[in-house]
Amino acid sequence: MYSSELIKGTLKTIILKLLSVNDKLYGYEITQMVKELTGGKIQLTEGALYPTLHALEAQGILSTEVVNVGNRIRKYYSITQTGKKVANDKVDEFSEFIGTMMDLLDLKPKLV
Amino acid sequence: MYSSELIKGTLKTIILKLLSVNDKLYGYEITQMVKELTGGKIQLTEGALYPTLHALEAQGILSTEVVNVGNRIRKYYSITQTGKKVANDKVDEFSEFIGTMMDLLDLKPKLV
DNA sequence: AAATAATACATAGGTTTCTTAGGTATATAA
DNA sequence: TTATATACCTAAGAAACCTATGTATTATTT
Repeated sequence: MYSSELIKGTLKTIILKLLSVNDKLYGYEITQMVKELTGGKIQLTEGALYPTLHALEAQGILSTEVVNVGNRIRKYYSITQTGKKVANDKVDEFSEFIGTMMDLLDLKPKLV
Repeated sequence: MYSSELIKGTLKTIILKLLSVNDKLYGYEITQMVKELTGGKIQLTEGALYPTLHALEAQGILSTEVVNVGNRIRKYYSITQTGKKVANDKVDEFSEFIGTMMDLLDLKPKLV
């Protein structure tokens, strides 16, 4: 787990990226996906996630669809056309930011 | 300029790294150095910098030396022995974090 | 000479973003 | 039947930062 300090400011970018490559996802699913994809190194808290999802929906970046699964509801989020641009911009900006920070901190690119 | 959202959480890391490779720096000098090294893409605000420097000093991570330059004071910060460990840890953590985020966002390492 | 910009420090108040903690409810495993 | 997992949500507070402001000296421009 990374110190929460670092993760700050990346939540929206993560959500938007995941919804760019997945047709639709519901909140809980996003937390599990991030946990799995990062080997537990990033764990989103629901207290941060849900308000952010609501805000993104209010901004027209995400749209929702409520589905009944048995007796339980599940709220699927999808990215809108507007949202796709925002997602690309966010990811691009973060990518550039990483480059700048690597220069500044004198970090070498990790060879895969 | 990057959105301030992104820069959040990296301020301490930047300060500590710069003071790891420079014997001593004063606050204003740090802002100028970061501005220059990043081509203006990262600009530290004084309202964020000074309180952070004070906090790092209070934690024994930095030590200070006040110098008179003409009629003006200049407060030099140096990294302590303890601080060097903290600096390494911070940079290492950030480096790992970058790796995780690049995987998650499906970013390719930039070829230099 | 006067006005502006740059240097150099600092803090107070507000905003954003996240954490902690709690709440509701169903389904499954021990 | 008790705990864990699934699945949603919010309120209160903390943390980190920005904006604005203040003080003061030095350099540059007009």
